[in-house]
Amino acid sequence: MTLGQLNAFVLVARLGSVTDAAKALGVSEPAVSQALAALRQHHGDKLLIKRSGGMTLTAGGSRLLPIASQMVALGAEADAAVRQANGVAARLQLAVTSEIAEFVANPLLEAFTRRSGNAIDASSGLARTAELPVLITNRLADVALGPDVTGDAGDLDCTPIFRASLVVVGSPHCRHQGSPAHWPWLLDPAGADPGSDTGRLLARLGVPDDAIQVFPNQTAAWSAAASGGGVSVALEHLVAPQLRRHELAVVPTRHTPMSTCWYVTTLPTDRRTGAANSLRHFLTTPAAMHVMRAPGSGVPPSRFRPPVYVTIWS
Amino acid sequence: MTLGQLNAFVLVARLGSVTDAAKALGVSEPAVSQALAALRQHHGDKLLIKRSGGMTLTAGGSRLLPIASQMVALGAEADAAVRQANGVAARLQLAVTSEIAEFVANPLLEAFTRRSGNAIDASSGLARTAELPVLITNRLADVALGPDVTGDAGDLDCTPIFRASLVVVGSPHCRHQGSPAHWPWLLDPAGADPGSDTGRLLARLGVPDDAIQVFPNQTAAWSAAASGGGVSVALEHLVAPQLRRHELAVVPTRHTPMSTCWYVTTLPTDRRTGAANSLRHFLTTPAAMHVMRAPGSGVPPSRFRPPVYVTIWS
DNA sequence: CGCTGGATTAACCCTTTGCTTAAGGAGTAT
DNA sequence: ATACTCCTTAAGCAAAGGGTTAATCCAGCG
Repeated sequence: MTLGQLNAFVLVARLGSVTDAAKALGVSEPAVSQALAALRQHHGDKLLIKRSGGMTLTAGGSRLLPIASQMVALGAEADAAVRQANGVAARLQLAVTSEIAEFVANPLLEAFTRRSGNAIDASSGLARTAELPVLITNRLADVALGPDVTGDAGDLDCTPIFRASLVVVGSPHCRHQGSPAHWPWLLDPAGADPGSDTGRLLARLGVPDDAIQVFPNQTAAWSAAASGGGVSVALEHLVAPQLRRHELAVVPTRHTPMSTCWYVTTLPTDRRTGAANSLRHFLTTPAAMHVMRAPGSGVPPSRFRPPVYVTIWS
Repeated sequence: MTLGQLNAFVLVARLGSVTDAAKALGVSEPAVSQALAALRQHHGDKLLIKRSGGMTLTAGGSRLLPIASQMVALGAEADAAVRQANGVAARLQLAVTSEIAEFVANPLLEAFTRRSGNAIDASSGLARTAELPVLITNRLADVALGPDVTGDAGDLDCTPIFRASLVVVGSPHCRHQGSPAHWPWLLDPAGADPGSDTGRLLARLGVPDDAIQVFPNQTAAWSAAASGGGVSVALEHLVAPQLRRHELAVVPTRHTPMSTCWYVTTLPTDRRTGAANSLRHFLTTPAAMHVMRAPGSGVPPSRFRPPVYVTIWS
């Protein structure tokens, strides 16, 4: 399976015709057909079958197409990326968990970029807790911000940087009685991540999966909880505005308030990039503390980065 | 540039040593070194340089690594995807804009999957308005849900399915005076997407970029607006809970309420998959209307799908 | 039936990949 | 300085990629 074969496959699938694909590639028709044959043999699937109205995808082919398409696109991107690398700002990739992504990642990187005099081009990506150490050890991220991951992978530098308090919140107009295990829990994606602080709290309280509803983000989950649909989980300082406006109230439980801590994880000193060092250092400064404590606002459109990289499906 | 070469490069970068990479691949040391040499020549960049403590990445190499890594991972995934394709549920990929992703995509697909008797495995991905027609024509998505895209690309089937009313909202305790162009606008990512309904409204009102702050999602933007930091934009029926609780109030402007419409976009009938047809039909049913009108709640953890596919950076 | 457009197969060629072993440098540690 | 480790280069070889032209198959159609 080579990139050339994948490219031929993608073109045939998109154009619906071997002939057209051959024209587009500037090669003869059999060349394309042969590339297709090689792919078919490799995968043991016809991938594309001839039909009136053009070549149509088999089940296997339709799974392969988005993957192949992305591989081809990345191949082109690789050239451009290396070519542009020189004389351009250093790049830094930060991996964060969903809670951090929602509130602090963007303002934090915004502040960091400004402080570095735009010499570092930082971007963040969202991952589940278990993936953080993998991303770091594989050098797919330079810095990770999230729960403690020592033990998951040796040889990583994982130090605490920020303490916070995890609380359960609910509508101030509702009483929550009985065992917390039976309350309806309205949570952000961290509720589906057993390694997150939220996940650990749920485990301690013995909350079963069918008592949990997952929302796309924390603010939405809080808003649903404010409507009286159930309880939610929040870092106390992040939910402060909602508490102040009495949209939500803290609900005490056997295990909350629970003290938690964010950790910064990187490779050990000798294998770390300079940009990673800078961010690591920045995270200990009062300016960074301030952002984490009161992340506050959004960012200007020019600086806005979607919290995750959206290419195309896998 | 072949996948084998990229794989060798990735392994050397991760393990920090040609020797270890060769061991991991079960080949001789020069084999890896040669693959590396080919890549270096192709890109005109050393990519990895020898240093005490292992091979370290050049600027170009560090750009290439995540791309190469993803390509290698996708290569492995391709095999698995095709192999698993037979006897398994049909897959459908839905592309949506950020507003829809936040509120309706998950409940809608949840309802659709249930109604299809789990015979269709649907997932959604987030894209900007301008990307929707591209995703459809390239068969990277089967169905798109968002603003009207006729004209952007010929030969697509784009029909209206849902009418709604776009309003401006702000804290009920604040007065908003003067020209709307000078108010602070607190928006979700659609505020950075000129093709979205929100983007079009901002253009009509003449709101400059520096009056806009972008939040990671609409609920967060509304929450910030409720704190009195500015105004936000919302579909009236989606912000209804906040209006009912008097956290927010509608702010009239010259161009709002503005009537908008969601469109469903697919390939023309003869090139459409069966699953795409099913979803297209489902979207016109009262059940789907109900979900779009009152998307309401979250989904169970087992069904939760992050709104975008998060692999690794590009 | 026979024609025709389009996909495939066959036969053949050259280039590249990818692997080997052997030898050469370059840096580090003892 | 010497030995050691590790990356690189050189030379050679089998296999696969990727291209061509010519022949073949196959469905739709007059």
